[in-house]
Amino acid sequence: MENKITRIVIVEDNEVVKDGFALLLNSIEEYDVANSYVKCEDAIKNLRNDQPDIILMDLELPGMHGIEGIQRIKKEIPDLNIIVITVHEDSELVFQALCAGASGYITKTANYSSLLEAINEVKAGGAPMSSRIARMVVESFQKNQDSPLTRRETEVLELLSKGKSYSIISEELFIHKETVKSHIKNIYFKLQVHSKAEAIEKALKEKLI
Amino acid sequence: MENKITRIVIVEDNEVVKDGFALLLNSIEEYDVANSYVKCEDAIKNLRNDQPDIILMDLELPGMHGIEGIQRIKKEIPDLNIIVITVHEDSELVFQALCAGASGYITKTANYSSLLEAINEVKAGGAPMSSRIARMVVESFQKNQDSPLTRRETEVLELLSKGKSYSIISEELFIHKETVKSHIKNIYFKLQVHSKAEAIEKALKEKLI
DNA sequence: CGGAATTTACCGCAAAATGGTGTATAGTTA
DNA sequence: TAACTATACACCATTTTGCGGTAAATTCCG
Repeated sequence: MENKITRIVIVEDNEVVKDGFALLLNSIEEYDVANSYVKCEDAIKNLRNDQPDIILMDLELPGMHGIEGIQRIKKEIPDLNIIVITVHEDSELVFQALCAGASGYITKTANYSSLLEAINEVKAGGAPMSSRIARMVVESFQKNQDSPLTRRETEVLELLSKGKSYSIISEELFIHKETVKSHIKNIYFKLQVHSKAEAIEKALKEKLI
Repeated sequence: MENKITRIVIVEDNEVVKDGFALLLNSIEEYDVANSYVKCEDAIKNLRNDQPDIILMDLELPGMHGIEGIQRIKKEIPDLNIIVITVHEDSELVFQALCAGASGYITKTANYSSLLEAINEVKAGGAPMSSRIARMVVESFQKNQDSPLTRRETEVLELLSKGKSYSIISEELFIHKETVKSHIKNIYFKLQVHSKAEAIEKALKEKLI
């Protein structure tokens, strides 16, 4: 399986970068740049023909945005690995790309060797990310350490955010429904809100749940 | 700032591994293993004294579990970076560790050089992860590509999962409240559920939202 | 040990939300 | 063209929600 050549497609609107990548990758025996495009519409059109194993793509492209492109490509060939290579380190964009199906996200500050590393990592079943991206991703998991809510209140709010009613919550926590109401009353007071939706919104924003 | 020595604390119940790490790190000029422990209770007790910049820790420890340990340590010193080094690749555990505040998660199959790399990466503001862990983390973001729900239905369900009422959803989507009800009716039918909570639960489990 | 915080529990009430029935039309896409 | 999608409306019984108040038991921390 080591002698199989990895077919790569590049989607990048900066011609210099695009051709640079292609030249670099083609200079390595085990890689073959099947094709390279400036617009992802074109890349999508030729997917079946190019049969890439990996796609390297920028996000800010003329025409269809890279995020949308990732979605369409993954819909067509779910197992295809897409590595985003872009200058943007905006968290919204990163998460959108990952949600859309990107397998990795590295920033263009990366040098050539880390680009090659990324490709190898994806081939090995990993998910290459530049350090700062990885940190952003990890931090997205971490809850606010000093929440104003108690353990029980957090628990109640979590269930509330899953759409559970007071009755269901009381059943799941083995407490009286009225107790749930008390907790929610206190949650609302602490968060200074007056409804479920406001509470959940605030809790999500402040990473309390 | 390069001449500052990085103080490291190790928490690892396998004495051989613990002392091996300590020996290795101490042999490098810029690192100083302030202390090493078998139980995280002891590590926590001496936090203020040891003043570590980075903690390397195993998760399966005698006494307090590593996850709990991470929580307590982060509560006391939020800026302290904790790198988990363990054999377990169980996704539940990984996410728990990251949620609890770990900055990185590498598996013990890692060789010494990748351990050093991890420490440097954390120092540089990154989040070291072994490839497979990174892949797990990335995949946790990705939605089910072939959802039975339409774009609009997904949108409605997403708002519903944020605790919004039909009225609020209708306002936010600039559609009639009754239209929202129709969408929800269809969502319930497609997911074979009969309530908000069930729909959200199923949608979360199947990564439809 | 003692006070503070947390968790538990109860009542009543009016407004709002929900879920189950229907029906129906314009637009889009396969 | 046919199927799907998004839109919109009506009726109705039941449940949920948010607000007001009160208070005991438990746990935690200094």
